[in-house]
Amino acid sequence: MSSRLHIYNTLSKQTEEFEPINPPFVGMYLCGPTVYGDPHLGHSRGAIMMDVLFRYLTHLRYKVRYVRNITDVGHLLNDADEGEDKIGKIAKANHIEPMEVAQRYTNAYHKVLLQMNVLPPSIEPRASGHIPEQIEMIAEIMANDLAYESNGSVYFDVLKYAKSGDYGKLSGRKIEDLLAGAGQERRTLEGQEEKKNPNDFALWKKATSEHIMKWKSPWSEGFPGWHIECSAMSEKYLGKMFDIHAGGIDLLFPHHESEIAQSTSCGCSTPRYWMHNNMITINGQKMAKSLNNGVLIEELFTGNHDLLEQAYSPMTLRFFLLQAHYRSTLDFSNEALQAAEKGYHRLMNAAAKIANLTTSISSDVDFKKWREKLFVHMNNDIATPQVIATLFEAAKWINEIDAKNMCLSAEDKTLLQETFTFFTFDILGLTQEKTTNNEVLNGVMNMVLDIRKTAKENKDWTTADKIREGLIQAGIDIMDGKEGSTFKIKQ
RNA sequence: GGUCAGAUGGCCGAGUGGCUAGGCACAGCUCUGCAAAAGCUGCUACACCGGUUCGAAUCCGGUUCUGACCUCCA
Repeated sequence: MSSRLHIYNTLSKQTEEFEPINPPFVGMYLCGPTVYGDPHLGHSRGAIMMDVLFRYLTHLRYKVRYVRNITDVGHLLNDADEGEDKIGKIAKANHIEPMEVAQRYTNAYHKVLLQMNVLPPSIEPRASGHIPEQIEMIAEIMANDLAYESNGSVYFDVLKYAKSGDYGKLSGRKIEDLLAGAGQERRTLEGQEEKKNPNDFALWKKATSEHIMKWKSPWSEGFPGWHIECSAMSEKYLGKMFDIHAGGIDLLFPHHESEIAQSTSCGCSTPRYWMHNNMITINGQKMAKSLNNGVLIEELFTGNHDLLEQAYSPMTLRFFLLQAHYRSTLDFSNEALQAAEKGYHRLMNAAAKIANLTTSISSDVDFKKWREKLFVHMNNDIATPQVIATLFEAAKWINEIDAKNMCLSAEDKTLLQETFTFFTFDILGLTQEKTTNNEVLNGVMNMVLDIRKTAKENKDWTTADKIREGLIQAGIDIMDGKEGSTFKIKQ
């Protein structure tokens, strides 16, 4: 299975070979965030998973169009707060425009993704900018008699669709089970009387008087339902049939199931491959805004959170996420993050050493085989943990070669350098975090280290240690080596 | 209640029936004025009970526990 890319398809529940519909073009869509709050750790996972895939597909010479949306039309808070949306609520509370709320959190999202070296998508459409497209799609679904209007709102007729279509094919849900479950545990929801069936979902909601985010439509002044934006925007930019649709596993139902229902009800095909990233857990429980156990990405970077023992850098987070496979849950803890931080530095140290390695006539290691292994792991459903493990194998060799315990041929050195760089930086998207590049600081440090050098030469350990201690307090580590001392700003 | 995933060494996490992933921690060593950093070496685990097999962490059945979805969520 190794020579070509395989990905796990939630639709078939199998790992399948990836074959684009129209090679060399590949269309992929990721359900982005609803921008009503600062991005938390969970948001980083899907973005990074797709970023690695985006990078890899691009390097495989595909012409990739990557669409990642921003949902800035607030979803309903819950059905009890009928007619009010999250973004609108925040806007009202702060006496600002809803778009100010959306913009603020969109900026925050972009900022942290940039820090984590996530490439921008090809297109980043906003739901609020595609209201006409959504209205058009709703009208088409109604024309196909799979949606109905009720009191100014439009609902998708799930029962009717289920008869002819294949509702539940993604999430494995059966309509009978849903109906059975509806009677027991389901909360009594307001507005249910407008629906023919409790499983029907809104395509368009009529706004109440206090609702501030609303648009005109043939049915009422209101706002689009939660699922329709993705159907409308993916069709607009990727066409009626595209390759990859991704998102968090918690969106599998009802969001993605509903998307399929809507799209196939107006002439679109179900996307070929569905990829779902698993959740980040905290003490074994899913991290979610609604559960109030979330850690913001910004908080992780600053260390400003009760659960955090220290700050963790953006690259530490990226590395931490890539060390687990995207389909596994990943448990958050200080211990795990500290392990990731050290592991990341070990990898970076090895990367920095390659260029200065001395070469011999032959090599002690089969680097071609090693290189093949990396591709095998990437092709195996983006197995980033194994890619990292394989890079660590090379890290050990690099250290051994550096210590003159192993040999490396000139030819293999080139191969090693290119391959290591390619996977570490180009594919996994890690970067060497700059510790210092400040001329003023360098000047000061050179002087301080020179004073300490003199002290050391005079065996004035008190002064030497005092300087070292003082610098540690200031956040700078001193490393004494054979060729003098160097310094490093602590992350 | 229904549906679906998991349970791996001190911790995090791979694992595609035979060839002990990897990282961190820990211990020893190298280096060092002492440290730190870095490097090397060591550390053979797979929830439980049955079964299939020459051989099972991996396949099958059962048990226990945990989680996700069924409601906004990445």
